[in-house]
Amino acid sequence: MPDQLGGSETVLTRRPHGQRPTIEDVARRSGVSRSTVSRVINGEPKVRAEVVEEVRRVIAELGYVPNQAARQLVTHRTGAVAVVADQPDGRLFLDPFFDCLLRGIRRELARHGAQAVLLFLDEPDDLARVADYLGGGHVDGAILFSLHPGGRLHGMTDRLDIPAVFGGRPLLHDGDTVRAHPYVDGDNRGGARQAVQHLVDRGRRRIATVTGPHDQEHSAAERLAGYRDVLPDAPPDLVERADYTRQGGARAMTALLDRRPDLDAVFAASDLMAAGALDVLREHGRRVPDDVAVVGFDDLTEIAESTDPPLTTVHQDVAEMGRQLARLLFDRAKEPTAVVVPTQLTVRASA
Amino acid sequence: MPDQLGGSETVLTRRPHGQRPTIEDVARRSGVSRSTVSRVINGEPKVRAEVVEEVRRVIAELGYVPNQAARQLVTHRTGAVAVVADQPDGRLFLDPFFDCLLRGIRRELARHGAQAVLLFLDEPDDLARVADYLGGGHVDGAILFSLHPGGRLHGMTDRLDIPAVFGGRPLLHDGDTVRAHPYVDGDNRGGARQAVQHLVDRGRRRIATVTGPHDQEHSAAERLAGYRDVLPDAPPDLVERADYTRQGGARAMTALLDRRPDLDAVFAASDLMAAGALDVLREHGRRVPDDVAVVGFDDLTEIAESTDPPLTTVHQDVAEMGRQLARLLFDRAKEPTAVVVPTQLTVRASA
DNA sequence: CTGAAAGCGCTAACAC
DNA sequence: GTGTTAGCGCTTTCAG
Repeated sequence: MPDQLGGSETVLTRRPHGQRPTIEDVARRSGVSRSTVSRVINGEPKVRAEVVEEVRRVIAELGYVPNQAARQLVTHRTGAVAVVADQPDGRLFLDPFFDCLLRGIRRELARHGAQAVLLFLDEPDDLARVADYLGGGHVDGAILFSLHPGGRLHGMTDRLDIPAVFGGRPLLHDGDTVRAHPYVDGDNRGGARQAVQHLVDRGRRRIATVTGPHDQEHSAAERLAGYRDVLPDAPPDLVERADYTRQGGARAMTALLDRRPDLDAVFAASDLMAAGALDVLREHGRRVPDDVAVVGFDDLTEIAESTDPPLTTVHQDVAEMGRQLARLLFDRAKEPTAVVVPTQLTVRASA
Repeated sequence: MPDQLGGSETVLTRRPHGQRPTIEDVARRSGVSRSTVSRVINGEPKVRAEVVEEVRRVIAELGYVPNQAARQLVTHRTGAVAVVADQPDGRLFLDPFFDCLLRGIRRELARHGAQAVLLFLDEPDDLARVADYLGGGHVDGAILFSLHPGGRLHGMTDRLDIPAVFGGRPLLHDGDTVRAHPYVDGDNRGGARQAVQHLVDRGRRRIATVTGPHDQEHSAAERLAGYRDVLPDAPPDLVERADYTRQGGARAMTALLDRRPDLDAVFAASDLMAAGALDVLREHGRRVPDDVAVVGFDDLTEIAESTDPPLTTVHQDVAEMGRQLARLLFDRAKEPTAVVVPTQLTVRASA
């Protein structure tokens, strides 16, 4: 694969060739061999204490830092793991969900002594560059998030032959590889069941649902399935599809109220949509939860706690999902390669 | 620097040693020397067209991907640039500002054929790991953002001896190195002047300001200075300090109204604070802009356009700042090493 | 235009 | 415990 420079010929090089001290310099200066220095660096036990001390001193004195490239070349390890986010529209950064997830990932990776490096897929040509980066051996593995179904990522890692795990169950498309991708996901269906059952338990009878894009996203389809598990006979006019956004939730709620002014509850498949629904209900003078009870999904505290009234919603342990992702990457050996993280209902005032 | 593994001994290795094809394999298979293959890979001109073709074919056939570690070892280049975000509290991901900035950075880096990799400083021990990562030669340079004054980043890069530029003017603290750090920043002072002048031009006389943490953040101090440039005689009770957040803005507005119920305008040093101020003004029954005009700073469209009324605010070309950061990294040779990106006022309904 | 040879800086057997 | 010796896979003079 050719990798010529882009628009500019400017190139960024570090210290002009050979200025940095090498392991050899450290060895000479401390009167030992390279191997011994290497052992000290890598914390191997069988080195005399005084020697260790002296070598450490020299290292500090010289400001020696091991050259990772040289090390990688022989160990085949980098100590870095890529987290790839496919987010052409920049939605991701607005998502506290991702923030939390990432923190979970970083924590777990840190336990393995690995550094998380985040890459973005934004413009079309980013894909090639990221593929080169991943395939080129800059990282030991990758954790991939594809916000889009049939995302560009799923096929890529197979070809690159790099350890990879997916956040959210990858939706396999027609022509896609059949190879199973290891993934971690929340219990979307179970969570939706909990939410809807809660509404039923509260005595609600005409329970509507605002769904995510269930024809495209696995999570959305599962959440709808959970709703149907509890309410197999729900009439179709109580179901309105939206897109996981606040505005979409508002639109859907408007449509539902229009169609079924008698509804007494709504399960929104995301907190953002639930917030949009609350906005509309308020505008229409419906009291929540007295007239209409509302349950969301995700438990994004920043949203769920600041709505009026605060939102009852399905809690996902997002940080735990992040941790599991990192763990799965290191445990690929053992099957099964899918982890479903349980959900639980956080009851606030809206239902 | 010793780098033993963390809690677990699990290690992530790529293909078991030597399974991937090397440049040697490609050379043999296409009946040329390693050098020629290398030339083809690097797009050097002086190779016979047929040879190029054949080598490319073999590369594809074998699924050969150059080993970056080996390449780095000799070229001293990685093709990657780190973007380091110091964000102990997770605020960053909620910040559309950063999203935009990052996009600008990525674009410009892409022009130079470089991949942006994002690193986070979250927990205390992240600092050491990130330092190792940067110093270890995984990247050719670093773009650093420190949300906190006297941040942990400023000293680090000097010691690491790696090309680095800062987003936002680094605030040098007492014991810190005196070495000037190249940086890119918006024209905070000029922008504030524009904002306040606009209020003056609109005939406002008692113009209050909600400032950022000006004892800690350079930008906040500059925005306050801009306010004072225009209103050197403003009484101190028209100035209220907050923390750049919406809640802080609301609190500050409450205090100001309490102290100076006669105020007829307010310049908030961030859109978030302006939004908070608008909330409070509405609660207090003040009409905006009729009774009180409000100007913000940042022009985060998601916020500025969705407030009621939409916010007049100082626009920063954030993507441009990102681009300049990347550019500065490649241009470090030429002084000066500070870039100030101009601002302009976006007039909406609030003032 | 192409090949041969010499490393880049490090780790990992294997001897001592 | 410590040193010696091979490479890891690539680029890059330097010849031809």
